[in-house]
Amino acid sequence: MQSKIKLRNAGLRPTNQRIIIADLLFNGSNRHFTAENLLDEINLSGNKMSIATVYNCLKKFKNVGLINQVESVNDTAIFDTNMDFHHHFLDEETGELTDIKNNEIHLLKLPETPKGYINSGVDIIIKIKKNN
Amino acid sequence: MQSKIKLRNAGLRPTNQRIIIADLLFNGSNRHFTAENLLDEINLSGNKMSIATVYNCLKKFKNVGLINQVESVNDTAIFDTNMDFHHHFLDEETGELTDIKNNEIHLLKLPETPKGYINSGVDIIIKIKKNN
DNA sequence: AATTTACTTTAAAATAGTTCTAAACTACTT
DNA sequence: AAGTAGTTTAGAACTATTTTAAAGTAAATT
Repeated sequence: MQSKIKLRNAGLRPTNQRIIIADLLFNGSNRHFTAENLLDEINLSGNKMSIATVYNCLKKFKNVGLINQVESVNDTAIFDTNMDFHHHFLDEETGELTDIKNNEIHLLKLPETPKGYINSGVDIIIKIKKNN
Repeated sequence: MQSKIKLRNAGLRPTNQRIIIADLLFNGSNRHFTAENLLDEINLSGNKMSIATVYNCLKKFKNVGLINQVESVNDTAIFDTNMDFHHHFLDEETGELTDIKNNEIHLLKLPETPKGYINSGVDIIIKIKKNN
């Protein structure tokens, strides 16, 4: 029941549905997932929920900074519970994402942020392909 | 009529539709665009084409390396005629992309590509937001 | 040049992912 | 306990993209 507190701290009303999702997502290990993936897990866990609720919830979680949405050419939104500064390998064929640990990559020089704007994040995606 | 040669060199049959699109895209200045953007331009130029043809054509152009598709959380595919190694600012609110010149950014250390894979490209996206 | 073959284009239908709607429900406030 | 504001829901709607299958066109073969 730590999820309830987590949600409240984030400024979200801790509804049953949000608690179910938070319990699944914030259980210690990070992951990438789509809305459909998550709904499957919710169902497997013995709970039920409308897909619209899953989308609503993920949007809220994203807005308050509990999860990230990953940049990707994929036609399906991919979310990430890993909020540490980190980057991804993207398998171009399958769409699968893998974390790159932050110490494996080193960005030396960043361009100046355009006038009137603030930098709100950096995503590095290394596209990969099976080599045969 | 350089487009015809360009298409042939790329291994694509130079159909009327592909020539119209190539004439618009490869006129010297680089740009970001969506399939709908491009169709509008085609129409403005006095030509007509099915949106399916635009999509087919962009997919082919992408496969043969004439254009790139940019990674983006946007629900609309964004293409880029700039094939030089370069990166992007992404305005999170409008979805607008701006090029970062390659000498403005410096990636010092790259992670090892996973076993059995080859690296097929690196995309760096710096997300920005209007600061007020 | 005519015929054949393979590839391409097209409009329309289909699909996939996501958002919207509006009624029912629930958490929080008074 | 009652009120209110935010949330959930099923289903409809929407948007971007892909598929379908028939008609058209470029290239290869005769």
